[in-house]
Amino acid sequence: MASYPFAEIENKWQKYWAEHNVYAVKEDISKPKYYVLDMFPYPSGAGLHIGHPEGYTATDIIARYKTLRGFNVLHPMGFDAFGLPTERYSMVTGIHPSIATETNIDNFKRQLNLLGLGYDWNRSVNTTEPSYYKWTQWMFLKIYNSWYDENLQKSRPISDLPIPDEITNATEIEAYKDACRLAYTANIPVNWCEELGTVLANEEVDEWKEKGYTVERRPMRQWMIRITKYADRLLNDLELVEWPVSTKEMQKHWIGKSEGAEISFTIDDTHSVHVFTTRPDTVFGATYLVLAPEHPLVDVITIDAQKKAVEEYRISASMKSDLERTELSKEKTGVNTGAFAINPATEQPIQIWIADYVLAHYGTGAIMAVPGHDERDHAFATQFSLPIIQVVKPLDDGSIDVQAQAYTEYAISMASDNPNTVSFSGLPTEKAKKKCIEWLEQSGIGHGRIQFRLRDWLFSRQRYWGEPIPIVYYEDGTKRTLEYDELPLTLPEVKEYKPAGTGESPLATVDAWIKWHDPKTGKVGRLETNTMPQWAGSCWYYLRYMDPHNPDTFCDTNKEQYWSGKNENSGAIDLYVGGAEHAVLHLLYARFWHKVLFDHGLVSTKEPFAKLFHQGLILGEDGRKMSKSLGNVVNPDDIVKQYGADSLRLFEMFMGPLEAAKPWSSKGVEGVNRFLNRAWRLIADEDGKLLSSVKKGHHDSPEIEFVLHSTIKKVGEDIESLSFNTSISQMMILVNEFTACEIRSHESMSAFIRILSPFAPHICEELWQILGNEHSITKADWPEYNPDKLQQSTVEIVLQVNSKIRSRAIVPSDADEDALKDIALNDEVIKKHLEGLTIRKSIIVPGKLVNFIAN
RNA sequence: GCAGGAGUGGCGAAAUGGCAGACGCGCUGGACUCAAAAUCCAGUGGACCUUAAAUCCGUGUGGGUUCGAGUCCCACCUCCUGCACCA
Repeated sequence: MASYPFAEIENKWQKYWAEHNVYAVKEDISKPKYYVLDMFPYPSGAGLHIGHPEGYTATDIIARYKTLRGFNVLHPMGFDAFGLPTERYSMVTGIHPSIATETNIDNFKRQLNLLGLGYDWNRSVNTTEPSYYKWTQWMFLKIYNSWYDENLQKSRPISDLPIPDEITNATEIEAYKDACRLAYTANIPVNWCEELGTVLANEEVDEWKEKGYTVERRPMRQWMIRITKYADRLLNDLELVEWPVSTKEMQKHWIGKSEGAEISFTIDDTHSVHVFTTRPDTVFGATYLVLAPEHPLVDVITIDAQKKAVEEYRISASMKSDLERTELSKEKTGVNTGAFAINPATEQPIQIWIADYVLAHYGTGAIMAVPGHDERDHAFATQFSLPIIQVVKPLDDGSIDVQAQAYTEYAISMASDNPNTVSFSGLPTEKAKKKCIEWLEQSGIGHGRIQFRLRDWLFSRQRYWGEPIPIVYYEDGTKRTLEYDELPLTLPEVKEYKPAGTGESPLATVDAWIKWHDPKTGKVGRLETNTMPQWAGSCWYYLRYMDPHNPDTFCDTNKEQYWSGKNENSGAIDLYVGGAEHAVLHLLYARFWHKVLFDHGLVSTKEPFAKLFHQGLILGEDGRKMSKSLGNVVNPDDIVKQYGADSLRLFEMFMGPLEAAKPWSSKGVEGVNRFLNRAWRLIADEDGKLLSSVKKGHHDSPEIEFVLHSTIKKVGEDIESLSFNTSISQMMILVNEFTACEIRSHESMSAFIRILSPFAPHICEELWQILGNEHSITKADWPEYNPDKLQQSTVEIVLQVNSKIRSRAIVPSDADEDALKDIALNDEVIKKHLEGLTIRKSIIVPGKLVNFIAN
């Protein structure tokens, strides 16, 4: 028996959908909205891999299901097309990145259409289109022209910034504003490779180091975004969204809120070191200080005899990447500066060291070392024979040896008394902390402080293929942002896509860019040569889908409100599906961006993504990650050719839970293909005509009706919970049952095809037509199940003696406890097992079991 | 090390505290066929047993709660994912 003609059918319906614009989306306030979104793909030259259809099919099923249920569904697709791989391709081939991007996008679209995904391509976006990045630039300027009002806890226009009275001259006012802007420039260490004459992205560093190049950390002027101002809101608003616990945890950890104190340690009359600690209660145990090698005080305080050693250490530290710094420092390294500071609690002098286990960018870049109660400090103190003293003892007064091992528990302070300063021996850690902070604040030595692990966002890239930053610098030292009517600032043509060799982007080699004739001022200026990172365009694309062609605004307010659902304390997008690899950065940046827009009244919700789901990885047939070198890569095009898109879609959904990592199975695809063939044969004959055994008005047996209605119920519920694998199992049961029927009712087949259609849209369109329907199945209604049909007259229960199953009985489903007990007591097998025993207790669960406890 | 998640047949997996293994793959047998493929039907956790019935064992390990635990609690082991000197 031949397979159903999937190739012909899929081709036919894909054409039909395109020609009839079946998936066109319009705002329709008469209907409830549902916004389901896939994470923005990067259109790589390699095309779709087998993992793409997984998430895309899942959202497509949801979108089709919600549509049948009467929702107005937005399920768009577009391309995050700026980025390094394309730029590298252009460096090698000389082909303009926009050409390469276009080719790749066309190929992606072709492949996506082959899968039967119901996108309205008219709503597609592409971050590299000037009409799109115009708004990315506009939003960047919104951020640039904002400051964070700590009192109101929100961003406000820079024009509202109160300027302190003492600042009067124009240059100083400008400098003050610049210091408050949410986007600012700073000298930040980047990965600089002298031989390549370029800055490398973190992910490139290892690759080039392997090839023998040296990469060092060198400070360079970079654009930064003050995402740290939003740390608290990014943390707290996680409560508003329904996300996987693991992802929320990862974001919380990334933001990393710690409460503690900043304490000043005096060196001499003019210098002091500020440290951040989460354990101010252990200040009496601080026996030395450690500065990060990059700490600015190092130059000032190092004594002459140590200068050489300190300088050598600093150079070697700068040559290490962050990774090496942590890897190599299983054994702690460091150098004594020879300087001393006074411990403000004990009033005793303590040594000041530098060590690369102290990070320059966290806290104050300096720590008070408490080796008795911190493992890292303990390791360092042991290494360099520094004093270790105990200032915390266990709650139970048990004995511990801090010389051997740091004691890090929260317990009871001890040996923490100085009549001249402060005393808190005997206090539990929390109280000791509080008392210490009170003392620090009263005496002006320090204060309580909340520290975040989150760092400001490094926003500039020294690359060509990214959004230009629309700011111009004049020779007289002034600068201005481009105005609305000057956007977009489009990328100029360049001869070479290679970096300039100075650490600047290729734009620095373009005369028209660095000697830009400003039509507004008549001056000549240098346009910013840095471009934005790839994250920028993906921070707001979901908003553009709501109104993709609007030339006057990034998204019309009414449309934004309709598609966002107007619930301030929720997310705009009902369901967001994508890989867990974006659990931190993309999602954090997009949330931040959204919150800035929210503060400016440009969007109506606090969060972008109400519900988030990560699809699991599809592994090779051998259970390992798919990779070219392992030769276990499965190409979706091949599967579509061999079994059809419907089989591919169905199999990816059937493999297992959507969130789980699952190995591919070529036999498994055959299995679902077989299922589709069986479904086909329930309705159509070899010539694709309606079978005469499918009869209108035929009454299926109650058993068959039970299967049909429980399937309708289960499939609906399972789609809502994204349990596609079990809904497919249930439909397989249905097909198996109907296969055994000689006559099948037309109505049942019609219901079945509609619930299968979100999963396998092509074959269902065809069968829908064979069943005599004129319009596309996408315009049909989801069938309702009839609860009456789910009532069965009898049910099988188990009969137990002492909790062991001894027998079974078919009983009326409405039998009450007494009746069930009677039935059980009269069961021959149960009688035998109860012989000679006394029933102590009977447990009767109607519809399930009867259990006699007897001895 | 820290955080999150997962361990169930030969394999992918399913099970509101109530019949473990639905559904699919694979395998075995049968029907159809000259034959094969495809299709259809039946069987398929393990032990004991010629077979069947019956019985017993069985959800990573060890405890516990419960009439009853894959499911809840405690401890541990293994694997995956992320973070990792963040003071």
